[in-house]
Amino acid sequence: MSLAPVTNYIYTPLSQLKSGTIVNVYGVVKFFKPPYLSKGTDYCSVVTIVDQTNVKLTCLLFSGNYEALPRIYKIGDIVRFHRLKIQVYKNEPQGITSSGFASLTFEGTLGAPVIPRTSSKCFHFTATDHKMVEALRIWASTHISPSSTLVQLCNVQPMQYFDLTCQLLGKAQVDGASFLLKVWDGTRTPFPSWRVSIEDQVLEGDSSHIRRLHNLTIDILVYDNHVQVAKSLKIGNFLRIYSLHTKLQSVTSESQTPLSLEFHLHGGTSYGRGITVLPENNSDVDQLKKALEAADLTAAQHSDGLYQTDQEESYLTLSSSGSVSLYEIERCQQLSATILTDHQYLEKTPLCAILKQKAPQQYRIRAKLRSYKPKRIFQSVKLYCPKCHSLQEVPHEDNLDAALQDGATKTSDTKLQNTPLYDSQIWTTEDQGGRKVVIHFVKYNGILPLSNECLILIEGGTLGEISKLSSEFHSIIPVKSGPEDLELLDLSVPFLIQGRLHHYGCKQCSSLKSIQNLNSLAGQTSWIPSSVAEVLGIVPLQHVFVMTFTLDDGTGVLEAYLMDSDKFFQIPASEVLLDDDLQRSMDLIMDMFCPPGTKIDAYPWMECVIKSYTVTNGTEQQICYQIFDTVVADDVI
DNA sequence: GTTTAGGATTCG
Repeated sequence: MSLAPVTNYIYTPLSQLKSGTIVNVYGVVKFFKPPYLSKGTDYCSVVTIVDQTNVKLTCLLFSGNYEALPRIYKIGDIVRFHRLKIQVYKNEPQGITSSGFASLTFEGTLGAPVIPRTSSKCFHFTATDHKMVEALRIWASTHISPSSTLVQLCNVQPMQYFDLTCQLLGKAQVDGASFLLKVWDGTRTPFPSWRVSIEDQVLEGDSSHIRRLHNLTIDILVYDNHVQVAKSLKIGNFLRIYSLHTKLQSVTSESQTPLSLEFHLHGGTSYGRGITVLPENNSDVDQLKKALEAADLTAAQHSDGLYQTDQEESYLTLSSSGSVSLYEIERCQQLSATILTDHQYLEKTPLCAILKQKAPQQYRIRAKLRSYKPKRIFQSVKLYCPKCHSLQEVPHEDNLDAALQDGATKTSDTKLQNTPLYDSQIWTTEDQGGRKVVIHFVKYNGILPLSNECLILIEGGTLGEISKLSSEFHSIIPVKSGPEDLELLDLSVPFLIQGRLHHYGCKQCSSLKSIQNLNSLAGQTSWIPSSVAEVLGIVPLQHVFVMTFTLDDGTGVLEAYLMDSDKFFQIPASEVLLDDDLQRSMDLIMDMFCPPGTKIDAYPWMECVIKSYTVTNGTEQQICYQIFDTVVADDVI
């Protein structure tokens, strides 16, 4: 440091970069590819940084010297780049190494010591730099979400990409395009690792140690460009493997076959895929070493015969009945995008086991939503009769208007007007051939209530007129004059309108009673749809979402249907068609389950309770599944 | 003094 020239370095905020300039910048690492050998002559590392201006900059860093590239180990690390050239790519500023490029890297954790990682023999570092790092740490703590991809082996799930911090125990050439790494992190996977078959002689490493650690080790196959890196690794190295992919090994349907987990480091550098050796003084390595020591001790006890062996290990195995013990997964539970409102006592069952069983049964499952139908929310809203279980479409506005017009052709009977129950008023339209609309205002104890508490019965109104009135009056019931009394219209129109809500009744299950029965409710403070329905002999229909979910947990795929009025999405099906905001919320929830433009591995898990039942279709019997007692978790809405 | 790559998962 003594040789450093007394220069005052200026750091340019990322929002003020100009093309063609060479600048010094500070930033928090938002994305990075660990250095890898490019197709040219240099090593390459792609790093995206962000600073307090909330502007991102993607930098292409090249160097013939691996060590000269920044030593970034995880998202959230803080970097300082000197002599970064700014150019424009795809209309966006882009950083690229220029002559004399140099970097420092710091841990991003608040409170961690501010120690620069660098290969530079001599660098300028002052109290101002110290403050820059601390300010970025504070800013990042509230603006950058901590890396969620660092996962311990006990927490891995099938179909996942994650970053693993581990120690190398063994390595072996498999073939030209793939290479085997045997690693451990001191914790045990919920499913046993697959075992890649190799010739004994080609394994480099302490095979007796590996044998003793047994199911604490996993087999990783690395491919293509990663093979060269893997070959160069030393046994005992502490590694971080980025974007490691898990896959559940295909089940051969044989009972007692343990489901095992495959680990692949696919070829390429997408998403920062790669391997780096972590230095011994890395804080994550400290933690790892402690976990390894503790686990090594326990493993030694196992090998003494104090504990025994494969059969007693609590891995997921399919028993002869097809049911499954999953408490290891339970223990390693990750957060789910849905939660159960009941049945938490149920053990989880993999879909492959459910698909082999008879109905009816109930299961707790954990799966991802591969796809769903219908795609448009409005297509999923139906009317459901809880009594006869029939489903019907929600009448379209045009049909509704026509049905109301039909009801309006009868002339109002004057002797049914102005009764003890209601006061009546006749409106005559001027420009529609003297069409008459009669409104009956229902009284309370002989007195007319305020309009916003008032129920009106309407004869001969159009949908437009009713909609207007519904914003003024508490409730509206469309009626017609009958031989002795006012009567409800046909149940193809709503029996009650409150604001924008239309309440329908079941044609099959209702047996209409006299309008006069409203008298028994006239003392109540408000007109409750279920009470109105009851006194009028109507079985009310529920607005429900009806959807088919294709669920996938990596062991199997199952179609389950969801019928829900307002619990699952916590959005009322009766209002969603009337409210753009609610429709947007629905779309957001579905996009959360199935994020557009991503693959199923990135989808969130859902925990659900489903029941199976048998449907007979002619001579065919089919088992169907329905989701129940499950809701979208509050924190994801 | 040029090129590399230019974030955006999978053959295995």
